[in-house]
Amino acid sequence: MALNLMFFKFTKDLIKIMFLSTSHNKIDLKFRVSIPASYRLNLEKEGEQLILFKSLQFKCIEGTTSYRMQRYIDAIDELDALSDEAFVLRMMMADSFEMKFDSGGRVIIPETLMDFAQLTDKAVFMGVGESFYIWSPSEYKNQYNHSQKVLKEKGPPKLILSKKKILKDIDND
Amino acid sequence: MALNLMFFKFTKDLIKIMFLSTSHNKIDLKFRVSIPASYRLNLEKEGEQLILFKSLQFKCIEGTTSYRMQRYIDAIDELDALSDEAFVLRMMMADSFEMKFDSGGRVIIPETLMDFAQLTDKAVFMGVGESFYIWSPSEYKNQYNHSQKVLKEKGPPKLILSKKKILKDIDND
DNA sequence: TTGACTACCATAATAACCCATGATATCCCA
DNA sequence: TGGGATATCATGGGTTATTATGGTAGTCAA
Repeated sequence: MALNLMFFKFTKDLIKIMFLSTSHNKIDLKFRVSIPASYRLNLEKEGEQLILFKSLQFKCIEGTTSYRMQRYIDAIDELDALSDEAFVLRMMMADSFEMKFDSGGRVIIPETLMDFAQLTDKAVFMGVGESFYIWSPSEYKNQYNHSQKVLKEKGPPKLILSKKKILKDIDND
Repeated sequence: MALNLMFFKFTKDLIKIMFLSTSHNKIDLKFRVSIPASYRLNLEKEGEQLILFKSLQFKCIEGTTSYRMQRYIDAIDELDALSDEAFVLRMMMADSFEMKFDSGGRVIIPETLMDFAQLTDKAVFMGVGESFYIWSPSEYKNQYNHSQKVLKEKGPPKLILSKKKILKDIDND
C-alpha cells in the first residue's frame, strides 16, 4: 500500500475528534439549533462533515463525523447481508442525516429526529468523546440523575488509562 | 499495478458515496418520482450515473452508482461462468437500468421494477450507505418494525471498529 | 392522428443564505 | 491587574434558492 495513504489511515484513526462539555441551546421556530462552537471547531479542524442519527441505545440524537459513519458502512459489508446486525445497521444509515451549517453555526434538525428524541424548544448537547448526544431537557435530567444514582451506589468506575492498553491493541494484529 | 491506477483505486475506495436518510416521495401517473436531492448531489459530485435494479435480498428496488455496479460485473468474471451465482448475477444485470434525470430531478421507474417492488403511488427512499433502497410504504414499514424489534430484543449490534481491521488491511497489501 | 414518451415551464413549501444584535468571553495595554 | 476594546457566540428575522411535484407543449413512431 502507498505510504502516504497508510499514513492517512493511521492518522485518521489515531487522532480522534473529542466532543466534550455540555450545553443547553434553544431550538427556534424553524427547527434551527446552534451546534456548540467547540464541536464545530473540532469538525472544521478535521474537515469533517457532521452526521446526526437516532441513537441505538437511548432516546436521543447522536452526532458524529462522516468518517466514523463511513466505518459503520464498511462494517455492513463484512456482515452477512441478511443478518440481524446488518439489518439494524442499515436502518441506522436510513435514519442518519448529513448536516449543513448556516453562517451562524446552526443546523436544521430533521423532523424524524426531533420526534424520536421528543425535542421541542430546547436541546441539551452532551459531548462524550467521539460523538455527542442531543437530549430533550427532561430526558437529559433522567439520564443525569440515573448516572448520579449509579455513582452513589456502586462508586466510581475503575478506569485503566495507561498506554499499555493502546499498545496491546496494536500488538494483537 | 500502475501508480496512477493504484491511486485511483485507493481514492475511489476512500472517498465513498454515502447515501443516507429516508424520504417518502410520490410516484405520479407517469411513473415519475423525485430522487432525494441529497442522493442526486452525491452522484453529481462524483460524476456518477444512477443505476436501479431488483434487489437480490428484498422486495425492493436497489439504487447505486455505475461504479459499484461495475464491481458486480467484475465479480461475475471471477465466478465459474456456469455457476448458479454467475447466472443470478447476470440476471440482475439484465434487470438493471441506467436512469436519466429530468430538469426537476425525477426519473421514470421502469415498469418491471415497479411491479417487482409492488410500487403504486408512493415510494420510500432509504439510504443504506453505498446504495439505497426504494420500498413500497407497507413493505418499508415491515422492515422498520422488524429492525426495531431486533434492536429491542438483541440490543445494538456489537461493532468492532477497532484499529485491528485497518492494520490487517495494510498488511494484506 | 393517436398514443407514448420526453423536454420544458409553473408553483407552494421548505431550506439555505445573509445580515443584525445582545450577551458573554477574550484580548491588550496602561 | 483592571478595565475598556474587540471578537465570538447563540439567537432572531428577512430574502433568495431549492425541492418536490403538477402540468403542458413538442417529438417521434406506428
